[in-house]
Amino acid sequence: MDNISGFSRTHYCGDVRDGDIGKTVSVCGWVARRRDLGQLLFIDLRDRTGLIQLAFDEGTAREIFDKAAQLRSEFVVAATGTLRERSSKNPDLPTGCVELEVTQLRILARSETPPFEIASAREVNDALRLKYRYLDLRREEMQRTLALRHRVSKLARDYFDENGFLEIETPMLTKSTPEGARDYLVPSRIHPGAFYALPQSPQQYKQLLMLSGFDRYFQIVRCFRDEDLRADRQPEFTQIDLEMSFVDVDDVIAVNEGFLARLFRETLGVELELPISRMTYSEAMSRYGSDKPDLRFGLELCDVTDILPETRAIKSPRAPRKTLDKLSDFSKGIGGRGIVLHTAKFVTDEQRAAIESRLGGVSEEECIMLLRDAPPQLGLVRVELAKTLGIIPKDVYKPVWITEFPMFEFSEEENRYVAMHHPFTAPMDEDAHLLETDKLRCRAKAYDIVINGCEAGGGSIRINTPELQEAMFRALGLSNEDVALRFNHLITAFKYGAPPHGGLAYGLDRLVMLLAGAESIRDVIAFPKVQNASELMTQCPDEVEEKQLAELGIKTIAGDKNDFSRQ
RNA sequence: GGCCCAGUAGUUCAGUUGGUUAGAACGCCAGCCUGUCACGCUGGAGGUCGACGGUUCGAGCCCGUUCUGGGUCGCCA
Repeated sequence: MDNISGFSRTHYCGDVRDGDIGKTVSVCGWVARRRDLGQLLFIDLRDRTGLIQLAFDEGTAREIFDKAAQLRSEFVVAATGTLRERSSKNPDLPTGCVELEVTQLRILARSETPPFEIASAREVNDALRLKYRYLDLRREEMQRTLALRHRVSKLARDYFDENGFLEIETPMLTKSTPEGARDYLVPSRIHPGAFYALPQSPQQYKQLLMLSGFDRYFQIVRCFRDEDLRADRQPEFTQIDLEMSFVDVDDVIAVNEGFLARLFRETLGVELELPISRMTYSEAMSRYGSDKPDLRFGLELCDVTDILPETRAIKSPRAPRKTLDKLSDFSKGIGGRGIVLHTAKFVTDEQRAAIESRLGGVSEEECIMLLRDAPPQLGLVRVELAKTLGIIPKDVYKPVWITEFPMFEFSEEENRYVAMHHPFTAPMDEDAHLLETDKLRCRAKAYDIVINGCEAGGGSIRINTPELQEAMFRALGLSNEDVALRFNHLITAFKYGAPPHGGLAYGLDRLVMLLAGAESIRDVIAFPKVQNASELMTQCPDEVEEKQLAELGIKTIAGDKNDFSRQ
């Protein structure tokens, strides 16, 4: 084994070019591939920029050639030599016209045979990838995705800085709030029996920063929610969080359209059409059966409940019987009621004609599907249909603002109204009087940015008076006691002059997913959790020592490690 | 908590109706090879068919339980 002493890298592997021919070049990296032809040996050396071919031949000193012959996959190597033109070029590589005629070779680290091939394009099982995440991250695709993620962060910092936003950090150890997602809790050593909560979002802190006069704030910030995972949901995730003072809905939207346009231009070279279209929540639900409609394809829902009870119709390209059956099964699998064609037996000729005419006629190449589902099943079936038909265009981005969300929805589980967005969201001016009288008709100054059916971000104009905030808490059924206990700081703060303000938060992970075309949020996070919220590499969460627990005032009941009690 | 999918060599997979010694490709090891670039050729090693139990003369295959991973509903203000 050799050391790095005295070695100085002159180039990254992927950065050498024809113009460097004749120069003395020093590179380092990992052995990606070895091609041993006997008296001739080639090594593809890899770093984060790409590959360069190291050549060992009759001109190579015996000692160096023998050392090169020992190299295996993923050995760490530093090489110095003369860059020369290749006698036969590889048009598939940016460095394919040159190679390094090695005059000095150092083996800096050996490697066992990796558990999966780094260089292969072959799909490897998720669990194995995550157990050896550090190896998985060597793969070109992961390197590219995390580099893209960096560029998205940098673009956000640049854009919001240029537009007068200050990045201000807010605490990670915060107060638990009863509304919203389940909190991750952190026990306090100094206050036995008391807990911090990790932030679900910096919501209250950023509102207080507006009250403090910072006017425009942003932060790229980790957030935590102790809820079950999904393909686009992790227990810890990153928001691009921002807040502005003296604004209404259009002001927040305008600033963010600028950001999105720049983001798509500078990462993908895609020009978003501005202004981004807007759709009310109620329109989205009735036309697409979802509050995050994918506008890359049609297949709009048509209300025919006056012709057939509880029924929506979709005009679709004609699909084989098998496709329809599979889609119907899909509907039932998500709690829906299945799908039939409008030519089904139970539909009368009269109803059939009425449905066809409502949908503007039906040609030989089309069919009309009847769905007796409600949202969200309706929307899910629509998307599944589009996937099955293969009509979702690639490399197309259809953003839309969804606006005028309801302030409230009724929670059967809690038997009360809960805030659809969060309890700091302001009602629309014309609906403010409905706060106490007609909650379900009361709409909010809330907006989501939805891109290709993905909720990329959301925000609202906030309540900024103590009176309205208290009325909102009352409307949610919180007792004066609860409010005093949990939100006293906010109510008090609002008594000292809170400017009108509002903001938005993007899911950074989801933005990167969209831009990278990733199917899983795990593919845009360096060290993600798996579905049961554990991490396969470090095996956390894990048990801790009794001593640590004792210091926190937590002890296990003898004999049962899983049984905890507070002292 | 519910539902669905997957688990066979280091990796990705095939494995017929339950029937002899479980295969392929890549990777790995060894030998040969002076212009390869997914190098080539020859040979070799490598398997608790996720685990446990059951049915059967006989189980990779059928049944049950369970573990792991994925998707999803609930949940995610």
